[in-house]
Amino acid sequence: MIDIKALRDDPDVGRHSQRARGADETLVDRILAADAEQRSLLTAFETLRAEQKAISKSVGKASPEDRPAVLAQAKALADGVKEAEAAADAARTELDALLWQMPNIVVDGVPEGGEDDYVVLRHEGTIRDFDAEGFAPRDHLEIGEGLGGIDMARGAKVSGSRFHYLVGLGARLQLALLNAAMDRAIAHGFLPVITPTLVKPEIMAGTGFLGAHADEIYHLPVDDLYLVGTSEVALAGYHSGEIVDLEAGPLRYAGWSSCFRREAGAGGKDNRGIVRVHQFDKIEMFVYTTQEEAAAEHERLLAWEEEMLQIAGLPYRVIDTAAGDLGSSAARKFDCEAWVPSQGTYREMTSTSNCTTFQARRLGVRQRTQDGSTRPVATLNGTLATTRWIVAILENHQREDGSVEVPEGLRGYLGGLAELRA
RNA sequence: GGAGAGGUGACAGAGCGGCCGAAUGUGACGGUCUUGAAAACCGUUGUUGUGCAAGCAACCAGGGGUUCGAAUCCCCUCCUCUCCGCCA
Repeated sequence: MIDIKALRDDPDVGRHSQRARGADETLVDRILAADAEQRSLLTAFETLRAEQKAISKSVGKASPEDRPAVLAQAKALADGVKEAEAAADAARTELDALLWQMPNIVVDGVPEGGEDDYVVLRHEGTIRDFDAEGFAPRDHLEIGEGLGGIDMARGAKVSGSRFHYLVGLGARLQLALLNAAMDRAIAHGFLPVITPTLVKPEIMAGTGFLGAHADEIYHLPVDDLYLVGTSEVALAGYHSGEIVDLEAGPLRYAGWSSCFRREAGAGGKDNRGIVRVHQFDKIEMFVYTTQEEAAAEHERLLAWEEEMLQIAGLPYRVIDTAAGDLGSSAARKFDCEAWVPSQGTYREMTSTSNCTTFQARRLGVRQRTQDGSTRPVATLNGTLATTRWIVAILENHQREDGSVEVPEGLRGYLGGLAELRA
């Protein structure tokens, strides 16, 4: 939810943001019109209501002979009050509907445009030259199957396409990766949390996932619950409706959960292997901080993501995502993309978003300020490790004979194992 | 799943259909006292919307209803606790 007061004061900021996203600019003006309508109807109702309350109060004090007259007067007002209230409620509902459609205001400096208009901030690490080494890199599935670590066929048999089993070394590699990520998070002051993976509609809506990409989300109609696509959802909901204390610094949580995505729009993309699956596991950083600190915290989250990529020994690049490719709740987003040799391209491994006050407004997360008043906090999230990393790790560290060298930073999490070999 | 009890402000805990946004206690904050602290005493202490402001309005789990008027009466839903059953 954007700040309606700020929009009233300076609608152009909203219009600019919409334009940068390639979204509908007229939404801003429709919101302002609905806002003006709502406030005028609310004032009308409140005035009538105050009058009614005054008269109602006098009923009890009226003398027996006056009472019938006062009662009649009060009765006459009741219908009008109800009508005015209904009108004000309807206007509020309409305004809310429009407000909930409005995505977050993008931060100044975010590149304009769509998916392909990202800006590459830098490259890190060295890409292996397989030609020079004298062999063609296998793709992650071939390596994984060779190790007995990934089983797509049985995943499909049991659950359908885009489901997989991680077995033996595959399972151990994922656990190693996630444990390493959690340990780093703890070292940086995050509180580890294992979250629910089913959440209520208002929580899912509050995080901004039920907008344009609602068809990505699994819904269980019998119980009206949603399967989370990331523990960000459960961690954003954790303090919903609360006034949190940020006096001692930001609240940093590291969530561990399975994540579920319908991949409805994926078409025939990434059909092979575990690059894009319906269910995977992830360690996610989630931070509640002040509006002033949000941008600096965003940089820190990015740095911690990069630390993990270095532990996994992956060459990667960092991109500043274009406005049109931001989720509805993000004001800015950095992705780290690791090199995937078999594809000859970079693929997203981490994504960190600064949601400013957008989610906090929707979920009612506020802080107490020095002067005793309250105001929305800022929320941020970022990936520390996911199942997909296995793709990059297997491919970048493969050897000609099909074995895989374990990056040094992960060996301790694999019982000291230096290589994966069938 | 069955039976019962209950959900009120940061917490504990009152609350006859109108004088209840809500007693009282604790906590927190400010002050008096004190060399300092404790104790004692005095005062302050919910959120939101709207309005230039005074103010007005809303909120007592959530949603409907009755009434001139609902924290208080009725209905539905959710959650918590106790007991029983069932199943990991």
